[in-house]
Amino acid sequence: MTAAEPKRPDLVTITDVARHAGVAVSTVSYVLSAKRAISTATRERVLASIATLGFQPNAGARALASRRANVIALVLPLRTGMHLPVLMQLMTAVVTGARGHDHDVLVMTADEGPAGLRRVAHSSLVDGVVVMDVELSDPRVPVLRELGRPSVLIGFPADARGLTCVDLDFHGAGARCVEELVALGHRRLALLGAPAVVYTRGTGFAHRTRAGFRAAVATLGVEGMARPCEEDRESVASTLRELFGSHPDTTGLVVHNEAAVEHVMTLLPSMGRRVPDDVSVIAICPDELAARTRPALSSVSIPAEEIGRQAVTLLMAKLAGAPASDATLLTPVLTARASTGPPLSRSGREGSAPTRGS
Amino acid sequence: MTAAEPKRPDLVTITDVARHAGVAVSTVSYVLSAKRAISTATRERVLASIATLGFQPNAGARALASRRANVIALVLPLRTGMHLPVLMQLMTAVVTGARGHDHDVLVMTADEGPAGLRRVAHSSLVDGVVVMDVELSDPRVPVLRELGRPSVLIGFPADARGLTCVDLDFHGAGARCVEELVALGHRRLALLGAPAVVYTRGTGFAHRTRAGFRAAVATLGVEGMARPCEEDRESVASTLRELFGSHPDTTGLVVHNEAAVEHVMTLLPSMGRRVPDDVSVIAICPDELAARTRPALSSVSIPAEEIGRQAVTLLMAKLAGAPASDATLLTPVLTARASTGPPLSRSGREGSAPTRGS
DNA sequence: AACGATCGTCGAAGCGCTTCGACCACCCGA
DNA sequence: TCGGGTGGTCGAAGCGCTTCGACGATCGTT
Repeated sequence: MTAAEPKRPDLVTITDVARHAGVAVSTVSYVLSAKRAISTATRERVLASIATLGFQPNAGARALASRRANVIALVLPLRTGMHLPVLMQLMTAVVTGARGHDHDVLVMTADEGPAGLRRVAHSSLVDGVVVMDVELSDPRVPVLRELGRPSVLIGFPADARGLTCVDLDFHGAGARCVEELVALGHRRLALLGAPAVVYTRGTGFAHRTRAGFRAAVATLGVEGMARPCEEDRESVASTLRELFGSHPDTTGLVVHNEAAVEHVMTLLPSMGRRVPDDVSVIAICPDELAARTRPALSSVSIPAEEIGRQAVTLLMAKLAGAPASDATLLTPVLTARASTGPPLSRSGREGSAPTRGS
Repeated sequence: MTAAEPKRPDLVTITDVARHAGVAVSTVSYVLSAKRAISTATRERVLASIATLGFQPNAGARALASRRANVIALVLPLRTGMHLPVLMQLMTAVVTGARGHDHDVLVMTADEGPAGLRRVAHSSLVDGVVVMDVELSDPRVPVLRELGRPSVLIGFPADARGLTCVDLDFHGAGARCVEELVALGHRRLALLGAPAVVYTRGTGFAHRTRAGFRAAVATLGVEGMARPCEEDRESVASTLRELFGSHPDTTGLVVHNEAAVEHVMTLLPSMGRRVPDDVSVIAICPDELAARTRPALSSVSIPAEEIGRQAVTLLMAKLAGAPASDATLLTPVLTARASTGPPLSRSGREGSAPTRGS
């Protein structure tokens, strides 16, 4: 026991490993990074020492020397207009994805805002940023432009020039639902959307779905109305009453409101509209949700996991110096389940000739 | 333009600041850390230079030199038996709390498990750890013991010796609900709990609530049964049917299942049991949820924010070298709203004399 | 047989910050 | 008036890692 004991009992450094393996510190480093050729014999020996000593490279030192923290920031949504399960899946996918690329994830609440982004970026705490649930006019967007660090947005701001964005093609999703219903023979459709505040706040996905819905309705020459809808059962009920009250001959319903989905499915029968006999319903929501209603819902799934994974992949590419690809829109996939079918030719519960309201 | 331009255009270092302010690097450091006295004049000058140059200390260098990363890890739950809104509030509170102590938060998915904890701890990526939703026999707990870094658990493992844990006193909460109902005059109670899997998995809060419920029922000499309950409307309905089928004279219901809360409130009337006239209901759930049902629910709130804040406070204390306080149980607070009242002396829908079953 | 190319390894110079010891003024009390 | 504080500042030594240049040794070529 003369000298060479580690100062901190359980903090093994690369120097300890080098000494133990009888090589230079740099050699250990190269074994770890594989940036230079190392003979198999030496590599084995070093690896063995690392294992027996339980060496973990010090993150701070590594970041300092390599100018890479191997950490990315994940910025949480400003408010929770987003369906929480989707948010969690997204987050999990981002974290898992990042780990797959040997990165960790630092979370920031949106209320830290632009200043927070600057802080973590300029302090080199993180190498890049993923921003969730971007809104049409998002205060964080300009900051990202001037940040000097790669970033990926989940969602689309109004002006996405020069930014890398990923999202489900909600416009396409809205349209896809309409096409499906029209193909089945429905001629009067309705979109039951997100709570009103989500539209006024300018959350992209709500707007884009509605736009896609309307565009497809116009293109295909059918009737369609869109209504926002709050999330509690009572509001869903009254929205449905209003919908079918003003247009009793509505036979196709698109639901883009996760919280309302189950209510819609349980309320419709109690209003005398069977699914799918009297009204076909398609939801835009996660598959799990769609699969567990009764009857199971035909739906365009929200591939949260896929989006999160993509976001990370894109960010990693940018970190590696790849040119920034701009917009990644995931193709909506519609899964037909038991809630859709051709309209039984009658409207409401009596009469048999199609009646068009107003 | 001779030499002294920063190598990386927008990366300002402490050396730049020192030069700009005409002081030594160490002086700048001491201005920032206040660990030595600095004259007001100098401080002002340095601060001004920092502001004009937009200096942000490099996180890696700081961590390396000070042996403090100023980052804590937040470990997400193993599975999602936890109500997501609560989880999000918790997370937000932890992040906000940490920021308040000048720390950032690194998230880890639970599936990284013990190995992940070792990794971030030994690499000095984080200074301490907060683990969410700890289960009775949690594989992460032994690791925390040997980790050599401060940690705080949200929830209680079976053996909490030597660990710092925070949680709502769920045992007390279960008991509190019983006491309230009994004080109102109810004599046959029921607990509608979490999904069965949550109990079998050994999630502490579910068990503790049930234990508290049973203990209070026994102590107060009333009748009470506890039933697990799945989260979809259909299951809630059948659980309720079973409950009232076997014991029609049940007049007090405790609901400890966030997802079931709204269903219970809409299903009971449709089963011919008005709230609170025929049955009093108390939920153990977040206040927002309780407040927006109709009638508004009397409830023991789940103070997610408070728990998160406490967890951070405790962790910071440990980081500062304070002795580890062990168990922090938050006192359950019951808010009486419109869903509780004295039992109207009749059972079921006919008869008027109090009838006591079995 | 002599000569560039590798290949494999080492030593040393930082990365940007914190912190310790030193040092110089002062100021106060004796 | 002198000595001991003490307040304010500086210089330099790391923290643990990456990376660059150097340097033998080993090869395949002519």
